Amino acid sequence: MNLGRPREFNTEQALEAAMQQFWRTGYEATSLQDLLDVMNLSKSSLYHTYGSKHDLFLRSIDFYQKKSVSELQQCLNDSHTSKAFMKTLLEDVIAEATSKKKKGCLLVNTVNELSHRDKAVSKAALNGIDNVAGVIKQAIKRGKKEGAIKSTVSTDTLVNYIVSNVSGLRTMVKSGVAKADLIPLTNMIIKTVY
Amino acid sequence: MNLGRPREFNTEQALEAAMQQFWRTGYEATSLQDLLDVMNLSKSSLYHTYGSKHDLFLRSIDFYQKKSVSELQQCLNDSHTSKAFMKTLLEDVIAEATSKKKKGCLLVNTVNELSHRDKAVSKAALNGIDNVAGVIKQAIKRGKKEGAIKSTVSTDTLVNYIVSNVSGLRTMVKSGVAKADLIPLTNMIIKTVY
DNA sequence: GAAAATAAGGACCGTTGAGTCCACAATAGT
DNA sequence: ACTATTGTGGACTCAACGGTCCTTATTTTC
Repeated sequence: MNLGRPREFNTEQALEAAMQQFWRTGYEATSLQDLLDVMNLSKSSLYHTYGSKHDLFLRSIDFYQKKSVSELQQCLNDSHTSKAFMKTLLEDVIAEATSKKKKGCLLVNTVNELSHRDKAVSKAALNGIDNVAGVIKQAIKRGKKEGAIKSTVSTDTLVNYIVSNVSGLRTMVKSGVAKADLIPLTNMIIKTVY
Repeated sequence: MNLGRPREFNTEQALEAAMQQFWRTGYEATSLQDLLDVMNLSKSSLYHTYGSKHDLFLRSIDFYQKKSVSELQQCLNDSHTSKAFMKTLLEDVIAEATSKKKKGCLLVNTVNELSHRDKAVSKAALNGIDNVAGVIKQAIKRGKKEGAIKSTVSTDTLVNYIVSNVSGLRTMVKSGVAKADLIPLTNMIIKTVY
């Protein structure tokens, strides 16, 4: 096998670069030229390898989702307690406040930009959010098992509470709220669950 | 004064129509043609009256902001207690879950779409969010005065908590989470403050 | 080394975007 | 009635967009 001229680029690497660009500037605002620049390949190679801008976006979402879920799962596995994991999670979210580029979460950004008019894309993003929520659910369950969560609120509601608050925090960060103002907020969120 | 040919349209009415369109489909995804259709005027009239698409967007944000703040203020004034106001606020947010068009909040949408590359726009949106937060702050202060808020958390943090949760809820709604799943969430949020 | 197969470069295409401009229409003041 | 002033309609411009396609380059198989 492996006939013909070999590729001059790494497909995974180029996909990651595309994902980063979409993450930074969204779908519509990212031009094909932007993608070619960061991926470092020619138009024909892009179309030959990935099909279209739309297809490439779908693959970028999947790439991001897989990476996020696996990192989150790793973090949960490495955490000594459910509470410690949740603290890390929230801290990571607001850490972005001090960075110059506030990209937020690609999945949430995508829902916000395209949910109303692109079914395939929103399905992919929603699927990603579900997978992320799956890890949060594990963390909540573990917290209940550890006896750290005294709240009588159902696991699913607590999961929604965390997901909602993470989204909210991300928006606050994007709005430019200072990290110093967000820290008491994360403390409060933790306290309402644990 | 009032020389020359009179306008054939109402500037406020047309502005509101433009705002509704931007609210529905965002800035980039709204074409000039879309605007002309809903505003019911010709291209030259639009440019003559409002300057450009960008200017029109800025004015739409301001229109939305003023309207939202005044409605919210009215709602607070009409509420018997701080808690009742907050309940209404959260209920209104998740009411959208049953509607077909999930528009979210124009200010939050705008921050998400353009904060990274349009300073004038993001400044206008941020200003609007600040004004909304101002009403929330009144409500929190009133809650403390009424003795309804036992939490020792600072007023500003509580305001951020509400703003963050409203943003988060809006994202959940846009993601398609069912209203039935959001109701226990709003109950929990209320309980953590009052 | 010829043929088959695949990759890359870049000219090209049709569409659509925002924005301009000019001719014409309708009003107010004199 | 005439003129100055403002509004409107629509043809037009120009740039950018995503996407196609043809030529050329590079590899493997036989």
